[in-house]
Amino acid sequence: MSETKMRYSKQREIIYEVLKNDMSHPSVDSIYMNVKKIIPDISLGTVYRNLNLLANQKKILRLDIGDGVVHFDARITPHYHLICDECGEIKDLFLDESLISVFIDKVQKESDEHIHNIDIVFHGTCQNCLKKKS
Amino acid sequence: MSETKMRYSKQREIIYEVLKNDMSHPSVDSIYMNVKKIIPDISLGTVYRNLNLLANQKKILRLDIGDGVVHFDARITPHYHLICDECGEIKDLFLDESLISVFIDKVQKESDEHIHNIDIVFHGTCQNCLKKKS
DNA sequence: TTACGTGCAAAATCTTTGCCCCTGA
DNA sequence: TCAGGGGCAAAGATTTTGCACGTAA
Repeated sequence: MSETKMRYSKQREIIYEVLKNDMSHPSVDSIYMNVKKIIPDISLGTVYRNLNLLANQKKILRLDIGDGVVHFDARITPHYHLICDECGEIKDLFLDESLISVFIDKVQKESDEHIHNIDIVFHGTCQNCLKKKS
Repeated sequence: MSETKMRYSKQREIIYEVLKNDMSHPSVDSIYMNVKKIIPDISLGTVYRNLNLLANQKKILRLDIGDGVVHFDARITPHYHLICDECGEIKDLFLDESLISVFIDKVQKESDEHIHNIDIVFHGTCQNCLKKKS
């Protein structure tokens, strides 16, 4: 994680652009396949390297939803995620931040540890799947 | 995940016992090493198979804290986890369930999806590390 | 007896990395 | 020029699985 100066690279730019235009919280492999459409001979290692780089710079988010694969998200404004247990999609949940901070404060009162941060993954049924069922 | 009848096995019993006596939310490898002290020739595959079996039966919990390794927990009463960012330990957080359900209800009101469940991982500093710092 | 369980090792995934060539500044 | 970046493939790390043998019921 040393602070080396970063130079421009076409690959990194395209990877970032592809991710910004992808609302599906894609896995590395999915990003790789989409970038390949633009730079056919890009390598998977380059995709991993740049995604990790961008994530370490906080330009993108690394998501761990517990499916054994890392997902990435170019939206860095505070938000949360809901996994639809029917279709598997990852939906964004933009919650009022006060809702979260009030919750953390309450938890803090019940805990001897010092809470800095919280990772939340909601599970449920998305709108689409709710419609299908009715 | 077919419903086959499960027969007794010494290995499964020991694995479960070892996990019940381990409060550290161990990884599979750590469980494997501890079980090996009792059954020296047990195989890693057997440990994986039985932990997955027990988790599917809800006798133990599978924890995904985002470190690339699965952890297991034999405590199945509702509780949450805090990762100490200083020492890396996983601490239990026994929270009043109403605290959680009130939070989920509030989130539900802001969401179009139907929320069934919530996975929370808190990050912070544990008591031990707080003491060391002061 | 007869499925289920195990040990072993190979395979399957997913991710990182070394090396040598390429390229931005 | 020259250090960072990329392609390629090998290596790592973690988890699953096929198979032949062992064992509970």
